[in-house]
Order: sequence, then C-alpha cells, then structure tokens
Amino acid sequence: MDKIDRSIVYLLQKDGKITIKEIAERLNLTTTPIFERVKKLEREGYIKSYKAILDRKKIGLQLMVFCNVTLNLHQTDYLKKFEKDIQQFPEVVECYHVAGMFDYLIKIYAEDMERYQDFLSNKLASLENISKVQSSFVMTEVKDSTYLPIP
Amino acid sequence: MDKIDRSIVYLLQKDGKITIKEIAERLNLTTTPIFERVKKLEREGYIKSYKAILDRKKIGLQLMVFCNVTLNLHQTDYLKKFEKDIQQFPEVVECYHVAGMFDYLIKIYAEDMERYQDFLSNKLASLENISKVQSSFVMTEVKDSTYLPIP
DNA sequence: TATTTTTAAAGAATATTATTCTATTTTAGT
DNA sequence: ACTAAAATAGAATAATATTCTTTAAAAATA
Repeated sequence: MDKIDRSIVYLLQKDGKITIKEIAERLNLTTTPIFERVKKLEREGYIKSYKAILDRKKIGLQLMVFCNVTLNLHQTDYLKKFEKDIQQFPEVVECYHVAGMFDYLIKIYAEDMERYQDFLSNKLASLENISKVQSSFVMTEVKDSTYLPIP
Repeated sequence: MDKIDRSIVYLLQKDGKITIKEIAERLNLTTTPIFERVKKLEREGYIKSYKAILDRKKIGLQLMVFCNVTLNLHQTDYLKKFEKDIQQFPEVVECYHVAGMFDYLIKIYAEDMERYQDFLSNKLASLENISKVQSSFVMTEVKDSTYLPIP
C-alpha cells in the first residue's frame, strides 16, 4: 500500500461506483495502472467487497437498538453455542464478542417497538445461558462514517 | 417497493458491483426495467450510496473499540457541542445518541493500544462535559451482516 | 364492458467503461 | 552504469450502461 493505493481506497470508500477512468483522472494516471492496482487490492483482500448502502428508515426499519448481553457460563462451548444461535436472527446485523463490562454487543434493526419486543422476548431471551440483556435505543445517528481512518 | 425492487436491493446489498445485466438475468427481465428501477431506488433514496468495504486489519487497524459515554449536562446546547466535537475525530467511525444506561455509543478504530490510549486520554477525555467513559474491546466479530432485514 | 390513460417492459442502437495487449519508461538492486 | 523487475502509457477490443422507440400490460374512467 503506497500513497497511490491509499488514494484509491479512499476514493472507493467514498463512492464504490467511481469509475477507473475517473480515479485515473484525479490521480493523474491512465486507466491501466489504476485498473491493475484496484484488482490487486481486491485480490489481496484490502478491498473485501462492494455494497449498496440502504436507507433503513425508508425500507421500514424505524428502530435501531444496541444490546449488551451478559452470559451465565463462559466456557468455549457455551460461547460457540450462543454465537451460532445469534447469527441465525436476521434482526441482528452485527454481533461482537467484547472484553469489558459485558460479553456481547449486538446491533439490531426492527420495524417498530412491537417487533423489537417480540425479538427480545421470543428470540433473544429464549436462548439458554443468557444472564442479562441491556437495551440502548438509538435516538440520533450522530456519525456513521464511510471512511476508516487509514493510517 | 414491490417484490422486484426488494429482490434488486437484496442483490445490491450482497454485491454492489453486480451488473444490471446480471440482475436482469436472475429476475428474468431485460436490462431496461432493471436499469430504471435501480435509478429510481437511487433517486428516491432507498439506496443511499455504494461503498467499497475495506479489511480494517489489513490496512493496519488492529483495534476496534466501543465506548459508552455519559455526559454531565444534558441540555441541547451541551449535546450539540459534544456531537460536533466527536465528529471531528477520524478514529470515531460511528456515534449514536442513545436512550438507555448511558448517553452515547461510539465505535472507534485504532492501530494499536497505544494509539487508542492516546485517543482516549488526549482527545475524548479532554472534551468538556464528559462524566464517564466505559470501553469495550472487540475480541471477535461474530457477525457483521451485509443485509438489512428487509420487511 | 369498452375505451382511455398510465405504467412497465422489450428490443435495438449508441455511448461509455472495463479489460487486454504491446511498447515504453521508471525504479531498485548490484 | 548496468541489469532486472515493476509500473505506466497508449491503443485496441470486449462488455456494460444508457438511451430511444415500440409494444404490452395494468389501472382508471365512462
């Protein structure tokens, strides 16, 4: 990753649909080197994928909730079981095993409070080994950045 | 948003680089209606943007941390001040104002613990009005889904 | 039910972009 | 300075996006 590569991933983070030609123009190069650099960045895994970013509210997902989950038992088998179960739920879009005041942080999307309650009562809380669940409801999305702070 | 539109955004969430032609083939339509539907979804804001997804570890960001931030004063002016300040930090990739046990949840990327400590001590904790900061370090990314649970 | 109006889709033509290939230049190592 | 490797330019080709015209389907109205 040299300076040119960093410029390329910066531009692609901002707009995944930017053309090779446009990147080339901005960096004062021709399409060939840009094309090959992009392919290399993809091949070597610096660029994992390209995605369309949807507006969750427009598609009807009014609620975004973070849950701090604490388990009872922490042996590997129990963790693996929980992780496998939680992945099945489409409402759960992110799940992290964390070191801190609780065990897992999960991000959930729901259409409304009723659906969230249904998820909580009938899905999450129904899993074995759950000790405590603490919900934080998102009121405002202050920042949701496109850019990783590329060192 | 009819059935076809939902199929389109589903495919675009999975792969933002999928061609109009390929979507058309999968949905047994020609390129024209797909092209127009995609443009409409973009124009009306269902699709907000397209982005390249980078591998944070490959680009040197070993640490991912969530912080629960609690403020002292909660009048609008103080909240706005904090929100404005926190947005400046490139390390902070997400920030949400939440209702729950604390005020703000922020997601941070850092190269290593040293850089994180520097961020915490010299940037975050230096802001006025901070009452409490609780860090949770991500050990495992159990799930990081491409797909919103489209209703 | 027949008729009009609107919307969606097909098919063909054109414009743009991605991709490949060959030749040239630059860079790093000896 | 010389050699080898890597990077880039420029041109040619392939694939895709985009536009345009025509046709079909659906919805609304009388």
